[in-house]
Amino acid sequence: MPELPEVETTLRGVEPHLTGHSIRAVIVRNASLRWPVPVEVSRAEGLRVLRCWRRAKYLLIDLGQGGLLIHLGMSGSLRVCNAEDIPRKHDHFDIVLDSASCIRFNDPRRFGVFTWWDPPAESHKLLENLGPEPLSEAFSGNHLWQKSRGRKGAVKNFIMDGRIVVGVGNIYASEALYMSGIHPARPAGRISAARYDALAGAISDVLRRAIRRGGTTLRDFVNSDGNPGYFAQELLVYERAGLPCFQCQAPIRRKVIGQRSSYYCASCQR
DNA sequence: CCGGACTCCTGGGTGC
DNA sequence: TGCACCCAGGAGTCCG
Repeated sequence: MPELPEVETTLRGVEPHLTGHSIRAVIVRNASLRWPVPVEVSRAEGLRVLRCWRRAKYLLIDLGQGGLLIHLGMSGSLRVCNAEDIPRKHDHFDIVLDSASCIRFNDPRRFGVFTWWDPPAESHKLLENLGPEPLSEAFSGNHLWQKSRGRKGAVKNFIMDGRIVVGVGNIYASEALYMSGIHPARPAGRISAARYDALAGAISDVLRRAIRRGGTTLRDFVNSDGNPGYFAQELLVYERAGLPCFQCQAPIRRKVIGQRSSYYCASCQR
């Protein structure tokens, strides 16, 4: 569910409640997430949060001697609540702070991740092979062009590969390809450097705009206050199959590429 | 190395 | 109201 803008929105919501506070307790109600939640997460108890940040779609909490790692999976969300609030269905774990506020993780599909990392964080198995952040200097059209030479797979799968660039999920991949006029099924190795410049620009542009709107809520994404994001209103192709293209009026098409629904305009995207 | 299929899980929507 | 079926925003792993 959550892509980079939704994870960033979540980070901005929970960060002020965490940084500078000590963790009073970690309560795991259901350890059966994507991987079993390890007992090491209780090492967080009694430690002070030095900082929180995001790498790809992972949220990281620095406790000085390592820390906690959270991934929202497809249906996860974090909410700020009071420690004594009654847990709802699918509320799998709590991080209770000395302020008595509580960061509570809800995840119906249980594809989320909650684990401990030992320093340095970037050497963690889940983080070590990740590509550049799409909103950083390290990301560019040239980077995409270099990495794509010789690749025959669809460009949509290519930009969704976290080893190439992180944080681009199914929604924003479709949006960025539409914005740059590139057909999602085009082989990645058969796109010019100039077109990759346009694509890289579209990726960072759509992600920045989505962050400004608090992310995209299609079905159930909520931020740490329990509110939805508002970028869905600005989507140009995603879930618009059969509706007219905003540029040429041709019907937007839906096609499965790499087992995922892709939306595009067959006349604007080549 | 690359690309594609499969996998984990629950719930919402649809059509009969 | 019930039920079968399809679909879903992620991403690691396995296999050819």
